[in-house]
Formats: sequence, C-alpha cells, structure tokens
Amino acid sequence: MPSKLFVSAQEVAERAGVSRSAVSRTFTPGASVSADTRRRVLEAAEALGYHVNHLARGLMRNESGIVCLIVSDVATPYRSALLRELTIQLQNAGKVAMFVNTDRSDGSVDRALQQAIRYRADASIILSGLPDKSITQLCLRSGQRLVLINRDDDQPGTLKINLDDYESGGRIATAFVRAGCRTLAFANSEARTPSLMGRERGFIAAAETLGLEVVVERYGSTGYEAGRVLAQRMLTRAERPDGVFCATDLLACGFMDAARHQFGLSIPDQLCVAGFDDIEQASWSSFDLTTFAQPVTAIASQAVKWLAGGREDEPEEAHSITLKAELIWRGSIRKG
Amino acid sequence: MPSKLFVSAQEVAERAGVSRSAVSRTFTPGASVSADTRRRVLEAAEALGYHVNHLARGLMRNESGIVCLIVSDVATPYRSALLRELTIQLQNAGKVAMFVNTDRSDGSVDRALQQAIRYRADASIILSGLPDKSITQLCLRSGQRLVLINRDDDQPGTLKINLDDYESGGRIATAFVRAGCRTLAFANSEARTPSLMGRERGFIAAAETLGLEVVVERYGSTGYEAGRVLAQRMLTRAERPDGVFCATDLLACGFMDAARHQFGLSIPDQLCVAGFDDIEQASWSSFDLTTFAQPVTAIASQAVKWLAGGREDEPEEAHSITLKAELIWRGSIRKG
DNA sequence: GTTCGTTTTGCACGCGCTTGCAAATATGCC
DNA sequence: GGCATATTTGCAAGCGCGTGCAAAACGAAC
Repeated sequence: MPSKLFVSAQEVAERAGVSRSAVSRTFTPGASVSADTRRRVLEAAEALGYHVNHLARGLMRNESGIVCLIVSDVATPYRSALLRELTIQLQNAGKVAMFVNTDRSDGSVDRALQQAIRYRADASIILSGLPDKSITQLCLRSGQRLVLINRDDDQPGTLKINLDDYESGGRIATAFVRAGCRTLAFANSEARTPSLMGRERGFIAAAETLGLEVVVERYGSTGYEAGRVLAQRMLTRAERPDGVFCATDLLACGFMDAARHQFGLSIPDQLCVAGFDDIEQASWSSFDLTTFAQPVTAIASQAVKWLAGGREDEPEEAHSITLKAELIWRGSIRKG
Repeated sequence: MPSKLFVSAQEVAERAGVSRSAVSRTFTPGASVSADTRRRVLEAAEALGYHVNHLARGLMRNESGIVCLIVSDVATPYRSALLRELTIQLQNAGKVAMFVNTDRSDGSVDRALQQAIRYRADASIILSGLPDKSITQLCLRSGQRLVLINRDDDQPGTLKINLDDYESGGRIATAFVRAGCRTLAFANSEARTPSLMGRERGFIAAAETLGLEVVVERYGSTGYEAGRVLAQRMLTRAERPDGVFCATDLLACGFMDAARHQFGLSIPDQLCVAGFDDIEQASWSSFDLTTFAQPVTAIASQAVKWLAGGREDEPEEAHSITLKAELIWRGSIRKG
C-alpha cells in the first residue's frame, strides 16, 4: 500500500504560518480570507505542489463532482462522438467524468450504477441498456441525478432525452417517394430499442400514407456486418427494393458496400439509401450518405444543464426532452 | 446542496444490531467477522441499499481505486478502440476509469494531471500530448503511477509503451517493392509525434536500402480530410507515386477516396496503399486496406498489469515496453 | 469448572477536508 | 481615543470509513 505522500492542507498551513482553515478557505470560492493570507497560502501551495483532495472535500460537501457515464460499445462512431461531447461539456461545468463500460449481460447496467453510488457520483448518464427500477430508485433516493439518453423508460425524477425518431422515419419516406422509389425497405437491427423501433414505425406509417408498402428485415446488431447481411437478404428478393432506410449509419455503410461490391448496384441510380446518426464516415466520398444527424452537442448540453443546474427546482417532475434530428442531404438519394 | 441521503455504515450497523466496525469488516476482504454477523450485516445492507463509500475508503486506505485516462480526440476510431479496451481491463482489475479530455492548448495535459491528483488517482494513463516534467515529477512523488502510451519521453518511474514503428515502416517498404511499385511515397500528418516520425524514418531507410527514393508530404492532422489533401498534392506530381504508405488508416481512407473518386485511379492496380492502426473501417470492402494492427489488447493489458500489479518491485527503474504491430494483409496492395 | 489459546467484537482514533461559532483583529465614524 | 460594526481567524466538530488494541466471547482440553 502506498504511504501518505500527497501533500495535505496541514503542511501548507504550517509553511504559510496560518491555520488549516485558512488554507481550506483559500480554495473555497466565496469564503472569507484576507488578500494577504490568501497570497501566502497560494505561494506555499504552489511551492509544495498542493492540490485539494476532492475525495475528502466530497465527503464534507456531500458532492463529489463526479458524473458517471454508463455506456456500452464505446468504440462505435456515434457513441464515441457523444461521449466526447459529454466529457467536454462536463469538464467545462466543473465536473469530472467517470466511465463505466457495460456489456449486454444481465445486471451489467445495475452494477455500473452501483459503482456510481459507491463513488457518490452526483449524477449518472445512461447511454446504453436499461437499469432495474429498484436501483434507479435507490439512486434517486440517494440524491443522485439520472439522465437517460435515447432510453424509453418512465422513471419519475429522471431526465429523458430522446429524438423525434418517428417523425424522422416519416420525413425520409417522403424523400424516397420524391426520388421516385417504388419499393421501400427498412433495414433494422434485431435489438428493438425504442429509438430503432420508432424510426421503423414512423417510416412504415408514412409509406402507407403515401400508398407504399415497406419490407422490413431485422438482423444482428447495429453494425457494419449486420448491414452486409441485411443487404444480402433484401437484394436477393424477387421484388428488389430501390429505397432502403437503414436504422443506423453503420448498417447503411455495410448495406451500401454489399450492394455495390457484391451486387454491382449503382447508388443512387439503382438504389437509394439513407441512414441515421451522421457519423463521420457518412460524409466520406465512398458513402456520401444522406442521413439524420444526432444533435450530440445539444444532447450533451441539455444533459449537463440539468445535472449541474438548479438543485431544487422541480425534483419530482419527470422531465422529458425531445430533440430534432436534422436531415443531412447527400448523394445517396436521387434528387427529386 | 444535496442533504445527506446516502445510507451510511452507521445505519446498517444499527439495523443489524452490531457495531459499525462489524459493518466495515464485512466489506473488507480478509477481515475477521463471524459468519453470523456477516449475514446479518449483509441482510441489513441489502435492505437499506447500502454501498461502501469509496471516497471515504480511499481517504483511509490511501488508495482511491481511480485511474485517470488522459486523451484527446476520443471520437477517433483508434483512440476509442484503445479506450474501450483500457476501461474494460481496468474494470476487471477492480479499478474505475476517470476520464479527462484534452485539447491541443498549452497546459491542457498538465491540467488533466492536476485533476488526477485532486481525485487522488492511483495512476494516470496518458494517450495524448506530453505533460510538463514538473508535474509528472509531482505525480510520481505523490505515489501515482504513470503510463505513457506512444509518447516518447524519458521520465524515470513511468511505464512507456511503444510500438515498433520504425520496423513496421521497413516491412511495408519491402511489401511495396515486392508488389512492383517503383515510386514510393509517405503521407504524413504535420503533427510530428514520435510514432508517426518513426514510421516515416523506417520506411525511408528501408526504401533507400532497396534502392528507391521516397517522396514525403506532411499536412494537417491524422484524419480523413488531411488524407484527401495529401492525395491531391501527391497525385498531381510529375512523377506520380504508385506505392503510398499513409501514417494512419484515417489518412489512408481519405487518400484512397480522393485517388479513386477524384483521380479515377484503381487500387491496387494503379496505386498501392497501406495504412496504420487497423481501425474497423480498414476492413470495410470500400477500403480493404492493408495495414498494421495496433495491439490494443496487449497495450491495455500491459498498462493495467503495471499499475494494478506489484507495488514495491522496481519503483525507480524506467520501464519501457515495445510491442509489435502485426501486418494485416488485405487488398490495397498487389500480391507480389 | 478451570485454564489457556483462538476468534470475534467494540472502542476510539485518524484520514483530509469544510464550516459554524466565537474570539481576535481591522475598519469607520464621531 | 472610544465605540460600534464588519471582517478575518482559529478552534473544534464531524463527514464515512478502516484498523490497532484490548476486552469479551468462544472453544477445546483437562
């Protein structure tokens, strides 16, 4: 076990010739310290390399400054982009991000939240999976703030941030029809999360209104490989679709690659494709994918505002925010 | 300010009808508690939703369990893959990852390390940038472990993990020559980090040995857009290169896209390309890129082993580990 | 039942910090 | 200078926990 090596406020106090309280107050904004002692304390602290122990401070203040991010598949483009935005904005708000990786196993998210409790995180942001009700209750009861992003669960006291998935599905259906597509299809993962299903339902509903039926295929995860498989399944059908909405950009990339390289199809002439997320690769000229942009900056700022912001406002009321996904028009759909 | 809401060991003790020490000991592996009291404590803890306060525990044990990850550009494929591996392995080792995002501004890494000190992190892993010597000194003096990944700095007491960049450059030069390439080029970022420069120097040296000269161009960051610009510069030269080693996969993707879609070149027939990192996109059929795989799993496990492992072994000795990047052969280079 | 050795248990202290309170010091005004 | 008021300062308590130490409980052997 490492011995006590970090320099403490005590040592700074001795060197500066003041009391330990004075040191503490110097590093507490708004506390009452004279300019002179403050200067002496700062000098001593600088010389000794003193930094306030946030563990101890958190103990006293009952506020650790830690925010726990709970995520799976962090290596995925959309996830890592959101994570980046979140950590940056948390830092700007004076918080620090703690990171817990989850997998698909049972109770993985619950264990992550327990970790958040152990470190007395001020808040947790859940990007993947859905925790058990009992444990979110415990979090809330413990005064922890909870943000659920793209999760659909009714937990009073939490902040839910969602997109207009259903409407987006509708908008892209219209775009396909305008481009002259006759046979629409929806390529989905079998994960059946609320956001994915929202896109699917919105797409189907709008297509029906426009007098078209939609072929739906669901397979695997939301990644590139699944997109390839979905293309193989869909493009070998008797009636080959000519307008495909993929539930995510990664699916779309896989789909396009298979369509072009295995089936020799030309996009957008013979096949129109759209995705969702606007990951960086969507803008690459190999894909040039029309897609919906996740408003990651807005998502992050809403989340951070809620959890860093006012303490007492409306603690009981279930907050829910719906943000708009912007349609980014590129070359994978013919101009109407 | 939130009031005290988290349940404490005291409350558990009262409910279980034992002393607070008994509670503490129940959650301390190897401590002396009878089976009976342990059971009663666990029951009470479960009922109350008690979780040990790691902030307070860290204070006592002088070991927070926190490991600080210092990264910039986390949304980048290679970075997020490494991050994923690190967080997973840290979790398995019973540590928790704290995340600090840096930018390119001066002192950004230093501020990140200060954050690590404030939270009394047991260790910090630096993936980007290079901290000031004075602050790494402070970290080490405070008993913090330091891991530098792909940074080249001589800091005694830290663990450095690097790749055989120079040798990789040599290996790929040989491959190009075997594929019949006559005009070699190296597409680099202007970041001039040790790893990037190592690849460049190794490539040039090997090419010279093989009797070929190398055109070097450096521009921008290590991303896709820079790759496009580099392609524009290189492919308009009087003597157009037919074998290009790009310092990263993202550069290679941009380079290939520009080569194909702007210059109408066919890969690998008219142009051979290689990259470095083996990001997921390298395996996509649009790129099918021959590249070197970063051994992210090995990097992470070495890092975690060092910082979680033995405390007293060789604290002074500067450790340095060089791992081998495996050449992943795909279709962007002709078979020799 | 007594003795001795072995757990088990509770007490009390301290980790590094914040903060209410009262004493000490500075400031303003006549 | 004298007084009232405002500011600064140190003391001490306490945040939730781990742990050394001695007392208590237990178990075995006679």
